[in-house]
Amino acid sequence: MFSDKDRVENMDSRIKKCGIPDKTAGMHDCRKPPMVILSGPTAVGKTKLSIALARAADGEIISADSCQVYRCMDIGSAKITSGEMEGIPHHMINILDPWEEFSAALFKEKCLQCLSGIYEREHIPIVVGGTGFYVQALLRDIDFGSGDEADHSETPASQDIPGKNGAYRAWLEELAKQEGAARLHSMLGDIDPVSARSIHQNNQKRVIRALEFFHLTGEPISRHNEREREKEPAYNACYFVLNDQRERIYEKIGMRVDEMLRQGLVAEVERLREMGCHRGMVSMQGLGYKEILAYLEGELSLEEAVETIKRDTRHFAKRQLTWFRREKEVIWLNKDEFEYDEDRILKFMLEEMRTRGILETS
RNA sequence: AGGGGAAUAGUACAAUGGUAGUGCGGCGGUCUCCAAAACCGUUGAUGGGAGUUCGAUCCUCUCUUCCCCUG
Repeated sequence: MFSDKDRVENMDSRIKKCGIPDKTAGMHDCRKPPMVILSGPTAVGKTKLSIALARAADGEIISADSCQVYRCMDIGSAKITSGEMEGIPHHMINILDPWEEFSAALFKEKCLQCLSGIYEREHIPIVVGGTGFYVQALLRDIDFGSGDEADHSETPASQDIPGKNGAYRAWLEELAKQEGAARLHSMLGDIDPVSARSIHQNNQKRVIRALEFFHLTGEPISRHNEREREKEPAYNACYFVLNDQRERIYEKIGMRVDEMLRQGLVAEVERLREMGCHRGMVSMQGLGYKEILAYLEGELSLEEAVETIKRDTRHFAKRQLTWFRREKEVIWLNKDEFEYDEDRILKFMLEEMRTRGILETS
């Protein structure tokens, strides 16, 4: 597999090109591998900008998107087409079948493999996508506490996600169903009172993960998280967040969903259903998919499904923005401040990258 | 024009002669292995005027607006 040590060694050639002394320290450390991140709420226009950026900076794109990793989910995930890629290499797109499970931990693992290749080619990795958690997992090199040294690289079944104990999880889920959320929450209180205080008892997913973590490692997840939270970014990164006025984003979401329908979202989901996809799958929890599945099963009218997609996508965009506000090192790109001029945005981004020694000053 | 009905938060609907509720939306937040997921918090209304009453969103009158029926 791929250790951190390997990655750092692969960096050497790249690092030599970073001539700028480290004045600012910490975040802009040129000894760290370079990385550009372009994120932002859904439908702001990340994809389009990313191509121009990759061109200008001689980069390769890594998609940080929890739906675009899946094959056969093109329209609903607003996946870039091969034509739109304009020859720029894209990673982390179409790497899984829809019935496979995916997670932030897996994302990070797979990204590390992509990164080594990109650095070998002396290209700049440009992480593009709206899944803030994935970006964070990569940027901070979060350890998800797999705990075991077993060689899982050969395991064919993706169910065997390291650090995830399926049987124990299932048992907890069953227990919650039988005895209620409060029961699990009080179990958590016994082993990890700190987590119990910060996780609401209704948030069963997280209560279960905290219990599972303790079960697997013998350590309270709160202590683990505290340690992880202190980590500095593992890369010399420019973390851009493209943003626009809220009403504009909402308006674009509505138009984009209508466009997806015109392009055949219903047919796409029908095809997935014929392949055996159902709502229990991680992939089918994606916006646009779960609602159209509900329509196909007669639970919603098409009109209701469409309105629900639009509404939930607006909610999603709002949550994304909440996430980015919390990330300290974000460089905001408010489109209105650039008068909606993409060239100006691009110029600004390149300048920021030079300041941090990610691009050579020219 | 005549007759009838209705006006409560952005919206849909409750309720009571004495602190006006709920869903949806809007806004804010949490997040370290399902994150396009899951969860939490918060905002905001009785159409205008007059009367009865200790007190009116509720009862009465009037104005305004909307809906239905007749012509």
